Amino acid sequence: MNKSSLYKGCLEPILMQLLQKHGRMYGYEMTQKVKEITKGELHITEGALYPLLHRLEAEGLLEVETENIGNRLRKYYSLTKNGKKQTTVAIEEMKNFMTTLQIILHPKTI
Amino acid sequence: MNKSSLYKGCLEPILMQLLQKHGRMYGYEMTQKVKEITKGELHITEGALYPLLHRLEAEGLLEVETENIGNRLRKYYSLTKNGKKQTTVAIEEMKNFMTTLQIILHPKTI
DNA sequence: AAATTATACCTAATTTAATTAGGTGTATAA
DNA sequence: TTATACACCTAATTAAATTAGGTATAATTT
Repeated sequence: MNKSSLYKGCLEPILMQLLQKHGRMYGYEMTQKVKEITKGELHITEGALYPLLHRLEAEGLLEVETENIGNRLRKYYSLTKNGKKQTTVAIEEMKNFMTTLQIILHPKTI
Repeated sequence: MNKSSLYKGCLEPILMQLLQKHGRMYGYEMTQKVKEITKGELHITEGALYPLLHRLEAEGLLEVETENIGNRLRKYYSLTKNGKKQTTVAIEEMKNFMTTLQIILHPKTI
């Protein structure tokens, strides 16, 4: 992902939010899109990405369609019905998490 | 820390920020203070806390003073000069991290 | 034409940072 | 007197990344 370890544990909700907003995407596309929208700040490594996509598919949160583009393989992922439900939960948790970090960063009184 | 894994990698900057703002604290006190200011949202486990304090001390970012309160032991930690410098860096990284998460959560266009 | 870079997938070994589940012992409250 | 709070600690395990490879095609650069 990125030199710091802060993003550890965040990749799953980030990918789900990405798929929620963008719809159907393939793995490589996700890495490029995230790099683009975060202005290079967030670099998703493929070693983290692909195993996670496989896990989310196995858990029934993602479904996959394989396509041949020219002679190249692409595996398009999209959220299942349950995946969408879980994304809502994950985003809610992310927001709570960020609120808590805000409290730590900007404490009124300690 | 907390049921979700979102906080993974955040404990170190959180503790350093806490010591920066509050000054000298002992371990148990840190767990209680964080629980209090985050309204119970963030629970630092002792299994994560103590090894981290020892590591930061070994790295020269924290210094420790042991005191006897009644018959009980307390180990007060505070930031060293270098620890304060590193805290500034860590907080800056935390803010960048949060900005990036904001971009993911509230994308203008994807 | 050849070499490099970009696209597109993948995995195994290792590292890091937590959780879980214990342990020691004192002081206070039910 | 029994449980809870205080206050420290560690070892084993788990989770989630990084690092460092691998395969192969397409496009670009030298």
